[in-house]
Amino acid sequence: MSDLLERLRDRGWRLTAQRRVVAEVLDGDHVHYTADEVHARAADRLPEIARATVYNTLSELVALGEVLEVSTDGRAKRYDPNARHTHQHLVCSRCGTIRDVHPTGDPLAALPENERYGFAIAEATVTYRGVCPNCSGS
Amino acid sequence: MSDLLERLRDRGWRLTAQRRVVAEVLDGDHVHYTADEVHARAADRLPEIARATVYNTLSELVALGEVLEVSTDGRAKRYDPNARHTHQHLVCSRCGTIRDVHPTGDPLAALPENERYGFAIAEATVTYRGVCPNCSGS
DNA sequence: CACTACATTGGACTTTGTCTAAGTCAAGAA
DNA sequence: TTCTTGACTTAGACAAAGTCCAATGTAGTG
Repeated sequence: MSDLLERLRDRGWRLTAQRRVVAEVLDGDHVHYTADEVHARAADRLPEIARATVYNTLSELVALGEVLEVSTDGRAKRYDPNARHTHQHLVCSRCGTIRDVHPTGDPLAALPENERYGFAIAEATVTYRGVCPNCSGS
Repeated sequence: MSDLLERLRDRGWRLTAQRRVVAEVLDGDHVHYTADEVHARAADRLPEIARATVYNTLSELVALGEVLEVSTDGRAKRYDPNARHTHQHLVCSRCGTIRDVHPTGDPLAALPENERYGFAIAEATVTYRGVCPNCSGS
């Protein structure tokens, strides 16, 4: 993802300091941050960055298909920089951490025509929930 | 679900007018209401019912396994009275309405052992997203 | 019927996110 | 290089969804 900024500029994205730090935060560790976590980390480098800017930038990255939005349960949305390969998520029901996983097969194929109720189905997401090794010990 | 109240009383659930109307709202149509929709419908029959009571009651019904909580994207959680048969959900990405669907196969089986990272996986939920016939027309 | 533990109430509060008006600035033009 | 301009950013108000709490009410037991 090191050429993310380049790809975006090629697509006419105006490059600002704020957008750069947000992209760098996502690029750094391969973790799934919430918007506020992204904001906190971006503010380490650019203290005056506004929350609204982080939200705007994240939405744009999602719209551009560079980042995925993952919402688990009622908690804050998390942002997944690994939008290149399709994958699903494994969520710890205690601590909320997320791991990317790659199940076999296509869940879309498992939904028979007579169960589609006329919807134009665009995607199927699978969420596995369980207790991670870290949390099961305690 | 007509004997829901009876089942709950047998399990030591204290039966109040508020809890009764909440249960009746869920029992009525087989729709997936948000907490506020449940509150509005409950208030038709019991005008002084508090929002907090509806939230409390819904949480208890979920904890007791009588109702499922479905959270799609950043929207309000919806409550699914059909907790008896396992099923998945089809969500309209415009209006947010939900339909129960029954895909073939077991998504848990699609996750290889080496992708489980030591988690004790308890469940797999599949969410299909698309535009419903109602929204695609306009 | 009285008692008491549990349920309900209303309103303040929190979290997550959106909106807006005014100011700022990146990038192309001259 | 400097100018121009429309897109970007900011701070703070606002909104939606949900939680918390102290005071009050009540279901069910004995």
